[in-house]
Amino acid sequence: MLNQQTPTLPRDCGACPIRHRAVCAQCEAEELEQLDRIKYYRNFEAGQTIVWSGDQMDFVGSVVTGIATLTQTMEDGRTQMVGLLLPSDFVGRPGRSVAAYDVVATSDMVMCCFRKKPFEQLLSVTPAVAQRLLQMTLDELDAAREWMLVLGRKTAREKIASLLSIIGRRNATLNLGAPAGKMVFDLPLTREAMADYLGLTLETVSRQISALRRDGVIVLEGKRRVTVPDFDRLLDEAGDDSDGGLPV
Amino acid sequence: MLNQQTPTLPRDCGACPIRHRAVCAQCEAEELEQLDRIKYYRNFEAGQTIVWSGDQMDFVGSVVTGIATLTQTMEDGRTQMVGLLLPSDFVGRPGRSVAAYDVVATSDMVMCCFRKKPFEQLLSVTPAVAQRLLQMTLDELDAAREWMLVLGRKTAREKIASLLSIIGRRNATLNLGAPAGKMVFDLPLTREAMADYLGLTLETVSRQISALRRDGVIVLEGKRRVTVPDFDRLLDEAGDDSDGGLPV
DNA sequence: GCCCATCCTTGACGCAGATCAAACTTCCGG
DNA sequence: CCGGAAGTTTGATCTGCGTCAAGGATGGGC
Repeated sequence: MLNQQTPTLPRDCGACPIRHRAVCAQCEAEELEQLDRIKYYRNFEAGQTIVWSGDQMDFVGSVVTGIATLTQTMEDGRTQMVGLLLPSDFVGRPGRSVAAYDVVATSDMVMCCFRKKPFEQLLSVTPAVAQRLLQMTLDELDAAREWMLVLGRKTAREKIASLLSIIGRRNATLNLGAPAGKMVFDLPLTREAMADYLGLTLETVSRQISALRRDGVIVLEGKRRVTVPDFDRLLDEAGDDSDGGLPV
Repeated sequence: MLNQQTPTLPRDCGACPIRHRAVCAQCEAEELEQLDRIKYYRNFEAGQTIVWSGDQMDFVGSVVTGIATLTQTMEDGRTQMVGLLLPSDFVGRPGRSVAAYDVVATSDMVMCCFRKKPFEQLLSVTPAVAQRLLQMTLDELDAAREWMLVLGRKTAREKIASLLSIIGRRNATLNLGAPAGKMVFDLPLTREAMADYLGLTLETVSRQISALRRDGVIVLEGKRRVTVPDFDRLLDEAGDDSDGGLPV
């Protein structure tokens, strides 16, 4: 991950890669300016913990580039990932001063942070931001509920297939259009992180990935690069309706 | 469940039992009046399905009395409960016309419904409603994430203890003050519904409840009435921090 | 080049919880 | 009062995944 670039921060919202998907998506010029006034960028390195559960948290923000995870840990060390944060996803909760989860950077990251107090102030007077935040929160709630089905009722193989199809689908919508036919992407997570997401052990994750490879559902190139020859086949393995995902 | 009462509907918001906890909690008189104009009450019987996943849904609303469940079902019949709706909880999603989950009345229920279109209209011009809805959605998201830890990482015994402690805590905050010491409540769910919530089979639920009873963690009176002699002990069995729940 | 850390894979074995099966309790309708 | 349905309990057995253990790949630092 030796990244030479001194990340040139997009000081200008107009050029921001997440301008039209983040919490600021629906803002007009003047609202954007208000946000601009309370924003600042922060970089995080892969592996770095951004916030510890229980810590004071004086900012909220958006993932600009990179990937982070939201995890809960029990006293005896068992951990469960409860969210995967991708570019444009929102971090933190207005109205709460203490973090409820650990937030960890999985890759090098750039975050666009807002000081919490002014952001909350802005929320109460700027409907565009509040409405967008509501939309995004409802989407996250749907994702969490979809994940409850995965955790509660799916087999290990179905869990892996579900994770792959979610990552694949998101990649597809980001790059091209509809997910279909062949598809290639990189796994942004280690086997252990996948296990934490899926409520499995890393050994089981490894075994099931091997099994899916043996059965031709996926093709691996190294440990991380995945090719899905037939996306419908993968959805089938995930136990999902082949029409895929939630109705909108 | 032979309920004689013809439920006298609280036409008046001022006398509504959920006035200060539902989506209307932060409304002033005039906003309340706007809501009042688009609201209507509906009754449901225990066991009745309120909405089918995939159905058109032309209303949103609040649970006034009674209990409902939100469930997802896979093609082969495996089902997972993804939400438990108690009085004041919100049903439906603004901006979506098709239901994503089955909503089933677990007891006799009264719902305060709003026609969807006018409600969405109102959302965009009434910050008090939009803000309250955001708060409630964030709370639900936290609950869903707490439940992901339960589903993904807890043992059957811990799952049962977690469910009991959640129901107990909610009962306590509804009736008295802080949950502590002795506590009595009724289980609002069948063993099967508990199994669907916990990602278990109903046999395992039954066995673990018996085990908790044998070990003195709970006392049963009939199948449904539960006494918890020592709430901290129950929290301990649930694997939760004894200070209990999310920081606020 | 070699070493070491991190990540991953694979095997052997055991157990928590699923599955299959049967019987009990409660309660409502006739 | 009896019969049957719905819900619950308990037992016997099976199995998917966890646990423990060993070894293989990869890549960065020296």
